[in-house]
This record gives sequence, C-alpha cells and structure tokens, in this order.
Amino acid sequence: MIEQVKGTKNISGEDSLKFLYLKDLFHSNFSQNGYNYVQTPILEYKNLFNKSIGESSEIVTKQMYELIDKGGRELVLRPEGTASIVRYHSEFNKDTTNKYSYFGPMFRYENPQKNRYREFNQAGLEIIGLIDIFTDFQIINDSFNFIQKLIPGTQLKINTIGSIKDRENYIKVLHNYFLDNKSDLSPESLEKLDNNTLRILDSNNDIDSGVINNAPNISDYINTESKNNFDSLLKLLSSINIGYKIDNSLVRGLDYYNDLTFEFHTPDNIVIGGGGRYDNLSNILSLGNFKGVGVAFGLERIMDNINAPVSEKKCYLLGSNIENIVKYSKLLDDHNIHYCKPSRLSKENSQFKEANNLNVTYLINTNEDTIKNLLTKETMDFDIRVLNEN
RNA sequence: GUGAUCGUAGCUCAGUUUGGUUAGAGCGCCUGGUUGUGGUCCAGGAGGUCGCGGGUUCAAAUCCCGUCGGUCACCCCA
Repeated sequence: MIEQVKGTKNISGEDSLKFLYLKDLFHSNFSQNGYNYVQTPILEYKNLFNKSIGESSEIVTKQMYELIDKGGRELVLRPEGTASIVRYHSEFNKDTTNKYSYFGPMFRYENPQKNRYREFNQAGLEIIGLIDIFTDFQIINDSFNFIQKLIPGTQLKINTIGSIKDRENYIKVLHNYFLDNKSDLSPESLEKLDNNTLRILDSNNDIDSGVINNAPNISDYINTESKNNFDSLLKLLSSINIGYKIDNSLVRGLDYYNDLTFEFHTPDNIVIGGGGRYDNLSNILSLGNFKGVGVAFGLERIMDNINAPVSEKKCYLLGSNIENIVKYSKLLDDHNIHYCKPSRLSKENSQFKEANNLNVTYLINTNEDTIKNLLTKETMDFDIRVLNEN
C-alpha cells in the first residue's frame, strides 16, 4: 500500500464544498474590490525566502521544502505568499501601486498536528507601491469584512512594532532584560535569547510568564510618527465600529514586518489569519524601494470553523434501457439542465437509492417516461417544463 | 527535531492481554427476487499483502526490532 505523503491532505466530501465555496467567495469579493488575482509559481528560488522571512527564523532554517532541480537550481516549495507577490510586483509593476490577491498551496516541513499541515492553502491580499495609513486601513477593513461574514465573532488583534530602527533598539533593551533574568526563563526561551529575542514574548510557557509580564514594553520604544499613525488607524477602525484588541506581544513570525502587525482570532482563539506592513521587504530583497501591506488567511483553519454550504443537486436520471436514457440525457443537455445519472445501467432499486442519497428533488424515470418529485412523492408524466420552471 | 498514542474489508470497529483450524461483525456495495405506499424486505455474493520490512517460533493480526503513515502535544506557526 502506497501511503500519502506525510502532512498532506485530500480535500474531499464536505471539505470540497467548503473549499470551492471559499474560493468563489474570495475571488468574487476581492476582485470586485479592486484586488487583481495573481497566481505566482509554487516553485521559487530559495533565496527569495531566506532573505525575506529572515535567516534565523525557523521557517527558513528548518521548515522549507528544498530541492535541487536537474539544472542545479536551489528551489523551494513556497512557504508563504507575500515574498512571491513582491517579486512579481518588482518584475512587472515596479514604480506603480497595485492591489493583489492570491490563493493557493503553501508548504512547510514540520510535524503535522491540529491546524497544521505540510501542505496547506492560504488566501491573501497585498497592496504594494506608494502607500499610507489609508492603505493599512483598507487591508484591515476589507479582510475584516470578509472573515466576519464567514466566522462571526472573529476578533482583530493589533499592534505596532515601530520602525526597523525602533525594533533594533527595543530588541537590544529586551535582550539585556532577559539576560538579567536568565535564571527565570524556560529552556526553550533561552534558546531564542540571542537570535530570536522578540519571540520570547510569544511564549506560553508558565515559567516565562512572570518575566514576560515585567518586560519592557515595545510601546515605550516606538517613534512618535509610528505611534501617531497607529493611533490614527485605531481611530479610523473605531469610527466604523471595527472592534480590536491591542496586543503588545504580537510580533508575528516573519522578520520583514514593521509598524503594523495584526491577527484574526476565532472565538475559540485559533489564529486564522494575519498580516502587517512591510516597508523594507523590497530593500531586503534588493528588488527596489517600495512599500507594502498585506494579510493572509489559513484556509484549512477557516474550513474548520464554517458549515458546509448545501449542495444543490436537483435532478436524477434513472434508467435501465440504454437508448432511452441516452435520449433523455441528450434532451437535458440541450436544455442546459444539471442532473445526476447512474454510472452504469445498474439495478433500478440501486438507482433509486442513489437518487435518495444525493438528495435530489426530481427523479426522471426513463423506463416509464415519468418524473417524480421526491419531496411530495408525486409522480406524473414526464414534462421538461417541470424542470425549467425551477 | 522531540514525545505520547494508533494502523485488521470501501467505512466504523471486534479479535492482540494469555501466539494455535479456511481472520469476524455492522454499515455500504453487487446479483436474483419482492416492493408502485418505488428508498422496504428476503435470499445469495464479492471484497482483507491484518500499513510495510525483518526477527523469534513447529506456528505470528497477536511477541520483539526497524520503518512508513494517522491523531495529538512540544518546538514553531497559518
């Protein structure tokens, strides 16, 4: 028996309905709001990510699906979407400002568990170019509306981590503070002390909670302009009744963020999406000098929190005489009526059962030229108008 | 990368503790009949490298080792 590759998933059954529903909703919603759908390659050069996400981050050091192709290229299966969109923007739309949406699989080499797979799907938005606080606002506003429709009660958590410079200063202060309190930190946090200081703040180990609670607060190290921008953004959000919760420990896993960071949490406190501002990413990648802000959603996590839409299968074509059923089939095709039919000319009883399991409304019996409404249990002579009316 | 736990028919599972005939059940599937209050019911049938590979034994689904995969947690993150 050949088993499935570890951490991959087949989207089937109810999940298929959810997935297709999400895909449709995402595309129609955001293309109508001016976001251009871009499908970038799943394969990218490794360099795109170890520069952008940050060489010290675990995504880069341990979690990339790497491969060397026959031409000796160092490739990876993309672990996230933003860097690819930034690359696309610099190649084809540099010096313009654009809105993008993307939707597709991402890959991270890590041990699977609940809400975490090696292959998973993300849907995201990016606005790249010359941008300002109104840009930040609309990314949050548009994605908030989208996710609220799907999962009411989703909470917005928001933070500002200041400029890159502020962050460097803050990390120094934080580093010194943690050094002084080294003895009270968990072993896991100690490992992060030198190369990933900020993420110690994210620790949910009880051992760390005391030290973290008394740690210097990032808001004291943020420049005035960033602070003012953040305050204006919060005011804008409040003015249209978007609720939020400020969370100073929200630093997110990717190095390229500055100022704005935010996440969406379900009522059960599952992170289903997040994003932020990345004014330096283009510089880090030597792709130019433009700013960006974006958001990404984890589709499997959303699927886990919504109900499957009802599938509408209306009609079943039953028959055991091949000439008859082919004739009806052609008639329905010509009228553009959707219908299900048996895979082969099986027992009539089996076809009845299948029709019932599919929850169709109408059963066309080609053996006797009748149509039956399975809801009302009425049988009548076949008449195509019955189907056209509905 | 670490740890816990699981893997027997398409699905849900029994059998593993204490090794011993041709490995079972329910659901589903197929065939024939029945049924027009059409989905029921009756009879029969197909379907299993017991995840995979080694080992121990006269004998392994059962014991041992390894490995792959599922689930969950840590790490990390969507």
